[in-house]
Amino acid sequence: MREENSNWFAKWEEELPSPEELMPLSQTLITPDLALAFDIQNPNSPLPKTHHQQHQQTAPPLGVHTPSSHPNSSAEFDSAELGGTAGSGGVDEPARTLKRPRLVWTPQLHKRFVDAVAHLGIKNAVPKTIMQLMSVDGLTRENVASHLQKYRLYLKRMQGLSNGGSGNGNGSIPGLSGGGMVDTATDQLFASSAVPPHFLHPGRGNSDHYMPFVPVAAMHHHHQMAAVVGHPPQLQQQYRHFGSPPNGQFEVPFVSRQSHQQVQRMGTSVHSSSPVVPSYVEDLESATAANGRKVLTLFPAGDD
DNA sequence: CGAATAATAT
DNA sequence: TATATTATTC
Repeated sequence: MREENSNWFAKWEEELPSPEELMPLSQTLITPDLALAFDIQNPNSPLPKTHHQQHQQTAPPLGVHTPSSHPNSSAEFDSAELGGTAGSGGVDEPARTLKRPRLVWTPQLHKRFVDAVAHLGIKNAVPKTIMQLMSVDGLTRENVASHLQKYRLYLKRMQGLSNGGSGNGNGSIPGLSGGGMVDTATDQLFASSAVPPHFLHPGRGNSDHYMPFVPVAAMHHHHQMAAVVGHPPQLQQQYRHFGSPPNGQFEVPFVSRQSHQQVQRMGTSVHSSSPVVPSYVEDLESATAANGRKVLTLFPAGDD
């Protein structure tokens, strides 16, 4: 549970140093090359143009622990960079058998997700489209599909709750509740981002064309966000704050690479409303309903 | 694509 | 241990 408690968010916000508050979106990034490497079966040196990556040693077959979701610690630099020779013999095992680490859905990432869904509309909000719209590097359709499933469940629950309300909403969900969990655990992520009202009543005379998005194609700065993973086959960490390098050896795994995402045809002739947009601006970070304390910078007027 | 189930992380 | 979150499978 990366949710620790119900105050994870509060802590998170408090922990957020000044600089961090300004870059909520470009905080987690993964090396796309690696992601690509996973898919392709060429563990040798599939990286044609190796970026100045940090020390990336062969990833261990397993044993990858949690990334570093320590909302408490200020500087949690996982020094455990898995020693090259990890004490044991097996040093560099082929990239095969390696799996992508679990994706971490940060509030920002989720916000983007919600925005994308809202933008497309519930009807057209399918994993593929959402993924393409998000333009998040490293994000796969499966990732979105999985999250979408949970998100839909969340919406459904909310619907049922505000609806008749008689009885209970969790009791009808098998395998989900699993015990005592009403709204103080699973919905934390979802709670961080407001859900468009339209989502709750799809069977209404509402058109799905709500767009909180800001397709500023003219924007000169566009930060690309990448999916954050725990420990990639090679090496990757989620550095949240980088204020004081332990040894001046800190490297922000930023990936400003836009990647060449090609648009694929949708299997079904969906609609022709949104011709698709290449990328969007930073997500509009807003205050949290629970806290509602600070309205982060919507637009980094500054620039990159 | 969508839901169920498995695996995994905390 | 139980619970939560994500991945994988059907």
